[in-house]
Amino acid sequence: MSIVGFGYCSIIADMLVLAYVKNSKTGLALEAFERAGDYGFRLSISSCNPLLNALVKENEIGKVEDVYKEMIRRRVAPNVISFNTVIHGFCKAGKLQKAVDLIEDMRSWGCSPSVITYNTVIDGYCKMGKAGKMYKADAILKEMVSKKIQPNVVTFNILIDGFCKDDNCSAAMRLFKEMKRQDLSPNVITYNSLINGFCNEGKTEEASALLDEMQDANVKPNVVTYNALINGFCKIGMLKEAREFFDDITDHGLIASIVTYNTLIDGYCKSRKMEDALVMRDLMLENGVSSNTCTYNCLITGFCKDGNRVEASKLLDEMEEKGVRADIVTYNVLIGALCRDSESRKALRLLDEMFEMGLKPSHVTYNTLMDGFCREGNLKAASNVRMRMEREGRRANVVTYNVLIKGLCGKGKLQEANKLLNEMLEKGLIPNRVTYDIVRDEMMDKGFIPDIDGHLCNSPP
DNA sequence: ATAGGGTTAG
Repeated sequence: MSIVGFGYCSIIADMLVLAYVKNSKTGLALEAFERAGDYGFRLSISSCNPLLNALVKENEIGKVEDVYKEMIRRRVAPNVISFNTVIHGFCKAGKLQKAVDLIEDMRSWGCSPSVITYNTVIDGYCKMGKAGKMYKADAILKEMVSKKIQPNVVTFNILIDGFCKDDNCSAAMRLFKEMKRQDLSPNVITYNSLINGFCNEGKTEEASALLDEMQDANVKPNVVTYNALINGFCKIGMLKEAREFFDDITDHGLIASIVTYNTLIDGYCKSRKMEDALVMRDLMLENGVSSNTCTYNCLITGFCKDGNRVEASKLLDEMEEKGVRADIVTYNVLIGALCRDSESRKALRLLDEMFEMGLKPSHVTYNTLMDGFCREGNLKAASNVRMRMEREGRRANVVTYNVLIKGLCGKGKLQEANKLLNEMLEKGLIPNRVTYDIVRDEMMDKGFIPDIDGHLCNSPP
């Protein structure tokens, strides 16, 4: 075959990879990418980048790395978009250091990090959810400014959302003012992050004020804006106001989403208004929106809290009938309900069922079970659950220790409880409000002075 | 062809 022939074949291979990506057949696209290499066809960047992007969207970080390495091996030079996409993949997988290292690598390929590169990494830190994450995000921001790359609206949106999720709306508001000072116009995403942040702090007045402000600024609220407000008002028990926002959605020519319905259904469930919750679910079905796992989880939780395990299990059957898969949350709710009814043995069987269903139990699962056994005074079973959790690669977290310490206190084993308290501190786990309450109510009240750092005896930070 | 917002469990 002539060189020209190879050229044509390469173009066709490109088209094939692109076509598969466009039709969401990423597995086939990856196969076409590999085959093209076997035949010696050189794919172009215009098909490799969409493939990388599709793999990132499907959280296939291992395959993203494979494709990236293979591109270099086949001398398909990555460009700034390839790097940004791979960096996004690392961030989504929580591999922040690898993401930062790639920023350095891209320079040796003649690519300069762009505002998108930095925004991606800043967002990665914001979403890591660890203490001091905003400090790291801020460090990247400073680095980008020092490299003469100006933050844009997206940069501010990422940071504002990060601070809001860190329960620091005042820091978010300072950034909001700063972006306006820099003549960057807040958009609907900026307002949505702030409204959601205030709603999660229970500050619905501030959230409503922002809704007014955005309308004055001619930024149109969308369904996400209303969902955040509905959630905020539901959480403080103002169901009537939440329902009014639901009506506003249609009044403004918008369409309520599955999240809108789920949020309101959950609000009714949490306010012990199961009949309203069911009316809302009927309305949702009437409007052509079908229930998903989250809908069922909210309703099942509601019925369980109401002590109505019969209705809860009817819904579980309905899920199976309709082909809506139970997830980790469904199981955790059911396990919690059984444990509350002192049926921890039955709950333990659900743990086995989770593995059969291919679900990986979370910390919540194990902690809930341990709490159930502790409350039944069965510390041996609780400790077995802990061993099983650690065998599955989950390390004890603050809630695990709280549950076990409370269990030991309940049996009057203050000395052993104290040992666990020390163990958690040694492991660098930071006691929370619940830990302090246990120490105060269970240990100090019984005249036991915890043999630990003095700061624990004082009031919580 | 690359970056940002809304719902459920301890």
